[in-house]
Amino acid sequence: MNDLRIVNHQVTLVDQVEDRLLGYFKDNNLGPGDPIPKELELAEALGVGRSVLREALSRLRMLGLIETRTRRGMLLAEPSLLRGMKRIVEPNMLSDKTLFNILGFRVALEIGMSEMIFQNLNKKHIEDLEDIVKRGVVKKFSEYTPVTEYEFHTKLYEVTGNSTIMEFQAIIRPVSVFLKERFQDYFLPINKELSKAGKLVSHKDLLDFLKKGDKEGFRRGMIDHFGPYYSFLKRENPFEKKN
Amino acid sequence: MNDLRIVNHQVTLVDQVEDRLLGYFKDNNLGPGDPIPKELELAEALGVGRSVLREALSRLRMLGLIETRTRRGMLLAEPSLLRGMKRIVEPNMLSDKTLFNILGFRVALEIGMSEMIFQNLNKKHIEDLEDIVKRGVVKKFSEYTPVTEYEFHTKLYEVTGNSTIMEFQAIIRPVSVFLKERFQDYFLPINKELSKAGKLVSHKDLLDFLKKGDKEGFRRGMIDHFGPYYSFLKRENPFEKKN
DNA sequence: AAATCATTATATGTCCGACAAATAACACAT
DNA sequence: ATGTGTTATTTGTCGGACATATAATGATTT
Repeated sequence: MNDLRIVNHQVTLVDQVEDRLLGYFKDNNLGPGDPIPKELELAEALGVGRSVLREALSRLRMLGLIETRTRRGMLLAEPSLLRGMKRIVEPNMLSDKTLFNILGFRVALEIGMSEMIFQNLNKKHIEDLEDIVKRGVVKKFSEYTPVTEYEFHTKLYEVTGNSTIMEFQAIIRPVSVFLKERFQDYFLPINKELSKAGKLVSHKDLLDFLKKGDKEGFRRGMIDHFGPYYSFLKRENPFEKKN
Repeated sequence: MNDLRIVNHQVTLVDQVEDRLLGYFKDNNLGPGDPIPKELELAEALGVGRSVLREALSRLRMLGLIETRTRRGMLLAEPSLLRGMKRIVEPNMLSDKTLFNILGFRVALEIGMSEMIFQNLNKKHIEDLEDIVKRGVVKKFSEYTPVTEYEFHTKLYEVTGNSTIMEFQAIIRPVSVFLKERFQDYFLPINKELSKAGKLVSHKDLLDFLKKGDKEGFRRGMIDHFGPYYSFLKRENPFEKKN
């Protein structure tokens, strides 16, 4: 705890202290459950005022990395992977590019889950999905209501049994909804056309693939289901000429 | 029944202020570039001391949501989606379950990217990948060195043109490395066996699929390439009996 | 002696006032 | 009009004070 002292005053002290603390935890192999020195001692060791230290601690507390109890001191805890992200996924705050990236992220993730879905799928899941499909509300041109979309896809995520993936999708879902709404001039005609041509992959189609155990069919179905998103992203990002 | 006890009797003021600020930004449709009131005004309006307000602001500053310049006041800025996550992805800090979830997340994402990869792939990408494969260092039993693994897969991510996905993979990569190392007793024999049986999908194999434009082959190849991870995760998570 | 209750000491939560540092805005000189 | 210096304002940092909760200790009761 002696080699923590701050010298450089370029970046704000709080930023540096935050860094130092993380480094301190790492270097000392501290993990969830381990106690850390009290505020006054840390401030002293870092050579900063208590307010600066507290701002840094506050940041780490937000991420769930630190838990504090009055009089009992501070403990490290397992941080929440996505708590930071959760606060800022807000269409108003993010650039179009980021929103498109998030949409692409979601599509890739959901398609990539197929393998896991087939690995974990059981009867209960099928029943639940059947129920969702049965209750599902369809607007014109085979378009689902947001709630129906939400239920079906959330269930698919659930089948993976991966709570991190589930948490992630719950956080970024508003982005898909937002984009679909904002660019409905693009999506509606496409859906209309696909629907007329009978090429639209419905939730029921996907469920049938699952029931038959048709992995490849399911994956192709998912890709088609997301087809409008793919073409949308391609259109919005026409010149990907990095490097 | 002892750990039901409520310890944190009150949500701290800082937590509440953080929430209020986010709500304020949202309700007023504020976005990147918009100025926000100065500290003293905010503290006054919120009815809290400046230090409490500053702790909350510090959290948002960490996420990149707020930029401040002395005397010029504070501006909203586009936050970084993953900056919060970046700080806490540290194997020592995360439970095994979370680490496994992250690995599964990565595998799903990387497989799901296939479609995007084929959409964006150009000659330059192929050349780069060929170069990486050519220079690649292989240890015994066809196992790649971490650097080679890193270069190849990073390049694949790059082809997607999705900077959010790229940033994400860069952050969580240490987890794969860590798990592979920690559970080498599991992975090494499997790789050895696959290698002997000639069933191991190499980077070169994957590249060949890309060159031939064989989308399905590439996807199957990726799944096989990640086969050991799949079986590992299945073993580590044998009873997924939620709901 | 064991259990219960009251007191004390201590760590975090919050407030406040002060000053430093940076710089936008203004005033002034050429 | 341009350049220069001064002033005012805003964030960054410090330190002290008190509130609150509670672990530790000691006192009281049975």
